[in-house]
Amino acid sequence: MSEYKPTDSELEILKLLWEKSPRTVREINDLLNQEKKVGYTTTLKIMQIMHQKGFLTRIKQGKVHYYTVSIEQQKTRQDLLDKLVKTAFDGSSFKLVMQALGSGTRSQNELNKIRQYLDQLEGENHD
Amino acid sequence: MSEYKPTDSELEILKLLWEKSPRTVREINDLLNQEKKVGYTTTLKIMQIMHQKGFLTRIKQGKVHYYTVSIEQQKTRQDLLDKLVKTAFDGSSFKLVMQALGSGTRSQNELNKIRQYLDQLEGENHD
DNA sequence: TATTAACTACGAAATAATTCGTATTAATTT
DNA sequence: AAATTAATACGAATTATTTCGTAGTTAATA
Repeated sequence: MSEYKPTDSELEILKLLWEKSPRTVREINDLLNQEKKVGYTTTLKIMQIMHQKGFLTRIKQGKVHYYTVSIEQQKTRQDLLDKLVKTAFDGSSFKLVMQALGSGTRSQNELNKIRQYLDQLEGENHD
Repeated sequence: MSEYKPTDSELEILKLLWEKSPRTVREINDLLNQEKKVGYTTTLKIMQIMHQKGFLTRIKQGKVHYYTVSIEQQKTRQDLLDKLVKTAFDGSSFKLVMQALGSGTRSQNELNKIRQYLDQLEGENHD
C-alpha cells in the first residue's frame, strides 16, 4: 500500500509513458521539448531517479535503456487526489467533488455518466 | 486572475486562518504544534513570506502582528484542483470527478446532494 | 529605570527538486 | 582500427522550500 507522490516533472514523464511504453530517454526528451526547452541530461537524470524510486523499470538494449512505467495511473491519481483532499478540503472528498463539479461547463453526456455512476455506487451501498 | 499555489506548509496555516482570522504567529504556532513539532521562528518566517506574497494581511498592535487571510478558500481550492486536473487527469475535470467519486463510501445524503447539484447544473446549461 | 519576557527581522543552514556540464562507455561509420 | 556519434553515470550548481539561530526591538514588570 505504498504511496506514489511523483513530482511535477516526474508526472510529465509518467504521462507520456502511460500513453505508450516502453520509450527511451531520447524519445521522452524529444516529446517534452515540444512543450518546453529541457536538456537531455536533465530528462535522463529524472528518469534515473524515477527508476531508482521504482516508478520505472528498464531494460538495456545495446547502449540504450528502454523505460517502462511500473506504477498504475489510477493508483497514482488516487494518491494525488487523497493528498489534495487531505491538505485542502478538510479531508472531505465530497467537498472536493462538489467544487470540481462547479467549475467548467459540462456536457449532457458527462452529466449523465456521472448520474449513472452515482446510481451504481448507491446499488453497491445497499448490499 | 492571479493563481494561488500555496505550498504545503502555507496551506496548513491558511487552513487555520480560514477557520478564524485574525490570529497571531504565536496562536498559529501553538495550533500547529498540536500536530507536529515546529519552531516558532519557522512559523514566523513562513507567515512573513505569505504576507510578502500577498496571501496574508497584517496589522501591528503593540509589538504583535495580527494576520488575516486575504485569499479566498474557494479560489485557492479551485487553483489547486485545476493544477491537478492539468497535470494528472489529462486536463479533464470529468475524469477527476469520476475518480474521486469512486473512492471512499459515500452516504445517501451526499449522493443526493451531488444529484441535486447535477440537476442544478443541467438547468443552468439549458438556459 | 533596569531587567526580563515576548516579539520581529534577517541571514544562513538544511533539504528537496531541477538542471546541466563533463567524463566515460558503447556502437556505428569511415 | 580510428574517429565519430550517441548513449549513460555522476557530481555539482541552481532554485525553492523549510528550518532555525541570533540580534535587535518593544512592552511589561520588578
